[in-house]
Amino acid sequence: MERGTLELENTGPFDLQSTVESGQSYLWWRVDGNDYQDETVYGGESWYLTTTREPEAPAVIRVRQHNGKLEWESTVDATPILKKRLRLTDDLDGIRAKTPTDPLIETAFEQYWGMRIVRDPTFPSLISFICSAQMHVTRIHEMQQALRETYGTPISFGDSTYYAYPTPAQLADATEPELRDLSLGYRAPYVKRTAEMVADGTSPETARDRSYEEARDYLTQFVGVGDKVADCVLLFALDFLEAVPLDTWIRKTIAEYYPGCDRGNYSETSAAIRDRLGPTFAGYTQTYLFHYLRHAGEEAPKGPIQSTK
DNA sequence: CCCCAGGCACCTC
DNA sequence: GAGGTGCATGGG
Repeated sequence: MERGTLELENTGPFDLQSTVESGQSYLWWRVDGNDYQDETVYGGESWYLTTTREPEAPAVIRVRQHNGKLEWESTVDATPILKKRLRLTDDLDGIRAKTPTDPLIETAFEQYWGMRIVRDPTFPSLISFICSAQMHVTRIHEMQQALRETYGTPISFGDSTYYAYPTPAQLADATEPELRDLSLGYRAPYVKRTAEMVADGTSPETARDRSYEEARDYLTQFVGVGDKVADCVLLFALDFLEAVPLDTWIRKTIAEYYPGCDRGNYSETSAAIRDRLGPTFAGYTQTYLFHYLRHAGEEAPKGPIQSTK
């Protein structure tokens, strides 16, 4: 067992809770087992666990944010892993300075300032977003836990055993009926076939070598991956901070607040909203808007938003 | 009983 | 390429 602290003085604003609970990642979970979206503990001093295969062996990390720093316990030195996975080297102030402003964007940034994009490992990100199609957030989480506990490599940590996210080979060995038994429903064959493709050498990672739109097309070759899931993997794993996943919520957001960006089909609407939210960091802006609007309820403004810059 | 959940594959045309 | 359908599962 190793322990350490990661000072946040020089990283700029950071909010662990909103970062890992804003629907970007299904690969973190809360130690106390409280419901992922339980408002009553929102802002509390909760702990989180994740397993990872970086930098080499599977590892467990427990971390919380306390007194302006991250306090962690792990089977390995967690500091470099946390810096990477939580994008602590992103210049958040610089990103915001380059983002077009309007009243809605300003409110979203202010409300959750410090939230960062996650940088999840690529294969787990791919599989978890395949599972996310037409599914409630809490159940997507449960599916990932089930996959981990059924197929992942066990890691002992403290008094407990945890499980790393399954590798492509481990998941490719799963059978479709087994996956259906884990409540994956019609996503079961998608997960298996994509795991087989990756295990056989088709690398989602090489999307990095392409331009954004070509990378998105490249990822849709995986079974169960359309434009939306591809955008999630690009944004939350592969460092394409311009990606804006057009899910039902963002589509509603566009129709309500940025109707001029609604071009009827995915690729043109995507281009328009990326331009509107700031071509380089549209994914950051999208994540703030998404998180804010999902929690705003009746507080949310109505009608089209005028640009103030 | 209905409807829906951060869509996608597959089939038409 | 655009437009419709079926799809598993659990919760409201």
